[in-house]
Amino acid sequence: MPELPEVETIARTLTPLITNQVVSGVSLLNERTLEGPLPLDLLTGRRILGARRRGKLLLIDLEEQDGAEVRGLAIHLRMTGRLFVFPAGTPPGPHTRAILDFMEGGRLFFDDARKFGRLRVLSPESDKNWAFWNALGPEPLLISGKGFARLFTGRKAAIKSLLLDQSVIAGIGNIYADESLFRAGIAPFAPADQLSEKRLLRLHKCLKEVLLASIEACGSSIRDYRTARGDAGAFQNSFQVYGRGGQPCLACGTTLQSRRVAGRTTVWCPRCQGR
DNA sequence: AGATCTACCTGGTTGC
DNA sequence: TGCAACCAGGTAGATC
Repeated sequence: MPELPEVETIARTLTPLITNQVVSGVSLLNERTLEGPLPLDLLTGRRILGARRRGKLLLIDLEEQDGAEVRGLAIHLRMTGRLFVFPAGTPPGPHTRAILDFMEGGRLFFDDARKFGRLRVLSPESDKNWAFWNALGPEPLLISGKGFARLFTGRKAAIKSLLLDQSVIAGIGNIYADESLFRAGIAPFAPADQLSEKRLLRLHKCLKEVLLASIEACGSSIRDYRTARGDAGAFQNSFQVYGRGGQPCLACGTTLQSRRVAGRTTVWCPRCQGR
């Protein structure tokens, strides 16, 4: 499941493969993969500057062009989306949903087995109506500790459901929510407004540490995620709680508990994450 | 405000 | 071995 570290890794590995490429054509193999009001072929003829990340969104920036409103392409990989660059003439695979062809001959493939992923052509005008984009919360690696703590004042919801809420803070999914809460010693169902500033500062520190360590390891590969070079990440080997329900806590040996919090499978240590 | 449920999807795993 | 049931999970939308 591509979350912040996985999308960051894809942006970094994709950028050298697409920078300065000029789009010569587009193919949309699954209609529902494209969202928003603008058609994909508005990208044709445009030069790519690079790829970057905002939250879990991968953004492909285009060189400015006189008279052209379109400034880029946003890609949300959701659960099973993948991006690869293949040589000219490579045929689509069974899960290929869209292709950008380049003048120099390469093809950027968007593959997505589950069809949850979305592409959206960006322009300043149409972006005004993109609710998800406009509501997106701050970046956890850029916000200050105090700013992070303030996000939760007056919020009675479980801390985990707020970490997952992209309008509160951007880029965190089920893996890094559970892993950061474990490292901070905070129970996932703790009401956010009952956590002291000190504990929220610690959560922010642990969250940044786990995100940076995962980026360092090129992300976590559960099954589908790959970098734009096709490599698996390695951070799944460093999970303390995710996917380990019923197994002993690596810190204290207590059996890790598993239950649904905020609609997601949640694993925590009842001893290390006491309150 | 917040919790919970359903829909969207399909490949992989589990259980009988 | 075959097949049905279940599970993974980000987001939108509905309901209480």
